[in-house]
Amino acid sequence: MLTKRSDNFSKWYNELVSRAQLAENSSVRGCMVIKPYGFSIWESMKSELDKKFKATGHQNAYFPLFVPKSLFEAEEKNAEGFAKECAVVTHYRLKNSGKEGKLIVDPEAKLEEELIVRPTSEAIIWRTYKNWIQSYRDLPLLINQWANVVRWEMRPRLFLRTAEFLWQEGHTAHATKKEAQDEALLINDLYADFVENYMAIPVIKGLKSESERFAGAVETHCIEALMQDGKALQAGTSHFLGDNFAKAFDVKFANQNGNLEYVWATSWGVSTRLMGALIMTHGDDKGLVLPPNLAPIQVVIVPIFKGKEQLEEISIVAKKIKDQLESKNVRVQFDNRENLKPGFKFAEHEMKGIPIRIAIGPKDIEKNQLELARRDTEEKIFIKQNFALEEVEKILKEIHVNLFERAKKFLEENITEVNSYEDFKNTINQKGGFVYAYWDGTTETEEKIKKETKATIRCIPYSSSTKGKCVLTGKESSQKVYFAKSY
RNA sequence: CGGGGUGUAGCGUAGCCCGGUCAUCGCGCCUGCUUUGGGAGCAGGAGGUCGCAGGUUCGAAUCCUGCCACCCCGACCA
Repeated sequence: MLTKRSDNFSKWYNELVSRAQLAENSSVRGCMVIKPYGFSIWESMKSELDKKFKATGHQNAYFPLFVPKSLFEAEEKNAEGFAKECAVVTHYRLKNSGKEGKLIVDPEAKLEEELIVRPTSEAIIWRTYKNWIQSYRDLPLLINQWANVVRWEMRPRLFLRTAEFLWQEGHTAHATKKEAQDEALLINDLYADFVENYMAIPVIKGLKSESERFAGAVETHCIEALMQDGKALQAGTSHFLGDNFAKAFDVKFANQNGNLEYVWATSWGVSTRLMGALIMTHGDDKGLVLPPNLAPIQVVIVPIFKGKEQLEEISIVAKKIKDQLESKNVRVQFDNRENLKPGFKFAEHEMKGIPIRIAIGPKDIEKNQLELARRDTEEKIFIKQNFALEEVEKILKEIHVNLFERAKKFLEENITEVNSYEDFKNTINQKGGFVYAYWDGTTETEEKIKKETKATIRCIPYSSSTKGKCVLTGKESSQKVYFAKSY
């Protein structure tokens, strides 16, 4: 049993990650090992996202891990934003130190130019696009890559912030500003759709404030989710980069009139951080809770038996049900491990978040029934074996809806509208969650609020047309925005 | 980089103040038998340079010095 509420949330989180066999800290500073089960969940997310990217005309490609420093610094704001967290390759060889097989960096092998291990790939990609783009016929260029990146974070946290992480990054080039802006918006909507309908995590969509914006971007769209401890988590971002990178890397195209123009750019990404969102949104004291769409295993069948003969008898029924479910693309595992008691298996599958468990024992064989337990509500029902497929399909759908609605209710209950700074501070400190308040639009105000409350502007919603007074300064404001403490 | 803390078996730990059958216990692992409708029981077994390097001492997990690593709180973090 984990203890989410009474104990502290981060302890619960770490323990869940470890006990559900998702990942562990590695011996390499700030890095983690993603274990097979955790990785299978990530692969499930990947494949769904990949489908969506391809359905919207994007293609996958791969670019180098190393970015020469001169390229990296070409777009100044971007370089500045990442400068403090870069791993840098300075040498290309080791040599024997003369002491008992110890190696040292060979000072003779110093690189002429240092290589930055990519914290993001804009630079290397735009250097490449310079060669790929000549004519309007080459546009739009819609590329995505699945890769690892390295950001030398001070304090790592499993899935949420690790020195190395896995992600996808899209980088597109367009002939017009409007088209690029539409792309950034399209992708943000795609992310929201994925996170809500595949992961059952409700999000708030909108724009980042200037200070929270991606380094080098003109506009940053984002989706923000709310975790069960009341902190916000940035689940995905999509940037309109204007012509900043085109200018920095001199990427021009000939338009239909033969005139040269700079291209317009976007970039966007989601990472293994989504695993953290998944855990902290749906998890409970028994472990992970997986939304059915995403679950690598949707149904696990546990036989309850004494001796080989009984197991064999039950196996026949179990396999029949398994085949039946699999013929309708339900992902099923038959857990026929011997020497493990059913209770142990139940607990293990609950820890791993498998949506539906079917138990079949001798009594069920007699009555032609089975026991079906759902992970989200912990309800157990007995049904006739004939109805297994029908029930499973129905309940899988119900679980998704239930998880989403439950999380959405939590999100809504934890959005607090405030009109005074007193209420603002009290809400942030005591209740947590999002605080929805007027903001005068200045970075100074944002800074001051951050300093005093640790809350930042997570998101400026698209539709905030009403007028009011800034919660801090009292100045006229036409922007009502979401503040929260965040991961 | 500041402030605090911790390093003992795969994991979690006792012992340290007060040096001497102290290397403890739990989980896990291996073997065997019995178990199997909510995390099994019994019996036996394997596994440790007590973070590293010095020093004090007849004797160091324990005291001293230096180093290293990790954790927490800050700072940092699209």
